[in-house]
Amino acid sequence: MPHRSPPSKPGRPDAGTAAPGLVWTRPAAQRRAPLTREAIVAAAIPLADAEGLAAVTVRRLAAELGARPMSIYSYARIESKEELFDLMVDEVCGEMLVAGLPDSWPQALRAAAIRGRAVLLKHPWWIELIGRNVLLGPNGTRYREQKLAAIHPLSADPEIKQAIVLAVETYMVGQVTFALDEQGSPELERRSAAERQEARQQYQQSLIATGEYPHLAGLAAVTTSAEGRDRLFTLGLDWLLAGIAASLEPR
Amino acid sequence: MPHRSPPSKPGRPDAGTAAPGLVWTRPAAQRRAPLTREAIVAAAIPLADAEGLAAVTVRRLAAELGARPMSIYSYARIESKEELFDLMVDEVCGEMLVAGLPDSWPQALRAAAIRGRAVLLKHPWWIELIGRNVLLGPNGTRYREQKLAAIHPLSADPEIKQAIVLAVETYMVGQVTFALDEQGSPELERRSAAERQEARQQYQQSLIATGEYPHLAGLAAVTTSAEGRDRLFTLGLDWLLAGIAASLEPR
DNA sequence: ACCTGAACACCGTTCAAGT
DNA sequence: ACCTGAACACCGTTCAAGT
Repeated sequence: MPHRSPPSKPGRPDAGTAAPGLVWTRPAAQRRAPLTREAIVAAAIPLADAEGLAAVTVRRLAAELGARPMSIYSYARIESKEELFDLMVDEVCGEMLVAGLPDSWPQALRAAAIRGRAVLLKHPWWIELIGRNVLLGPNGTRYREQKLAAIHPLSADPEIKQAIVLAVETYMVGQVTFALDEQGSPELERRSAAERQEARQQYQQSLIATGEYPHLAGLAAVTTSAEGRDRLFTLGLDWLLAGIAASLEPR
Repeated sequence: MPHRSPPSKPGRPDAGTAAPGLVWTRPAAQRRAPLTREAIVAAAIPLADAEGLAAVTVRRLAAELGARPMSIYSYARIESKEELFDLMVDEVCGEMLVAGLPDSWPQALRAAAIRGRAVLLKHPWWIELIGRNVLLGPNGTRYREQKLAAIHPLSADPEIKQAIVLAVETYMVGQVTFALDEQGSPELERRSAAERQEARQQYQQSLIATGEYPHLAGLAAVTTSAEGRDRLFTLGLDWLLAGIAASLEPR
């Protein structure tokens, strides 16, 4: 009877890594960090940054942390994956906070918006999630509080103040939404980002060629470089801030 | 030997509906509409409206249309589900088009933004998708063209014109993003929308109670009724438009 | 050639069994 | 009580087989 190896049961492969060499050369299965909510969120964010939100899988995350899938739920104290997303969103909100805002309120709002945009461009999935039903966490609340503090000196109705903060936030988020849409996400499509960009460009040209979009045709020359997009962003932001300031001036 | 019914093979149940009564009472399995791309998109949109994007499943859609899953791919001529989403997004862009825009360019941009917002509030999933890498389709392009046409009389650099249209679009999309976030999506969570709203309210109160958010505390009284949100939207929109107009005026 | 059933390689989450 | 392996009920999509 030939020697047959027994059916290889998985048997705690610890993140699935095969163990080469002698036992002595291998350190005991020691988790790099104790599995905490912070560690889980901290692992999920770069994963989403690099491979898109779809890559953030309970199973994948567990493997990355040398744990079993269901441990994610236990240790992060989440009831569903959506709650993990809530945590990730708030973590990025924390990154958006600015240390020393200028005293001038328009300058302060401007700085906050520019900072927020820079952070969100690094975490494209944030925009995707904010479209869902994300609960406003402590950092998100802090971010809003910070802007309210900046316009506190203004003498205006609470409703007006709320409108000001909302308008600036809203403009920033909208700009990032469109910017990401143009730049494309790193979702590792079947087509690469470059190919997709190329296909899009070509399709736009074909639409313009129909003659149905005469005004768009005149714009086709306008570049959409990174600097160009930065400029478009601040142009609109300054219009908005100027409009706010003008409405507050006594006539 | 007892009479045993043969193992019930599925056998083309046509959308899975059991067939009651005699054959004569049942019309022959006649598809309500021939399976076309339009029919598929037209079925997907109300499904997403009512039950959220997650409910739009190839299998579910097929069942709804009395077809088999893979037929969706064949008949809609899509290579992936993401392409179906692209089609849905563009369909809604078509809904956003306004028939007769006012001659005054600020009025025209205002009307387009208000219309766009109203449409998007009815299709909450649009915001979720636009955060992804959606290709700009014919209707989306038409929507942009329409606004470019509205500001055509202005004498300004092409870049400025692009910035104007982008700023208004951006503001509108950002506002809808936040509005939906507050109103909550119909995703049929484990908690109902009302419960979620309640929990959120309570959590906000607890944050304010810490005393860490003094400026937010002053705002807590501001209602977030539908009319209130409409007002906040137009307030900011008019600031933006005023800022644009002011920057174009010769000094 | 076009269409499609069954199969594949995944998901998030439940739940009963472990400690 | 807390943790987790196996199982469940799904996914989107591949692919070979049908017509």
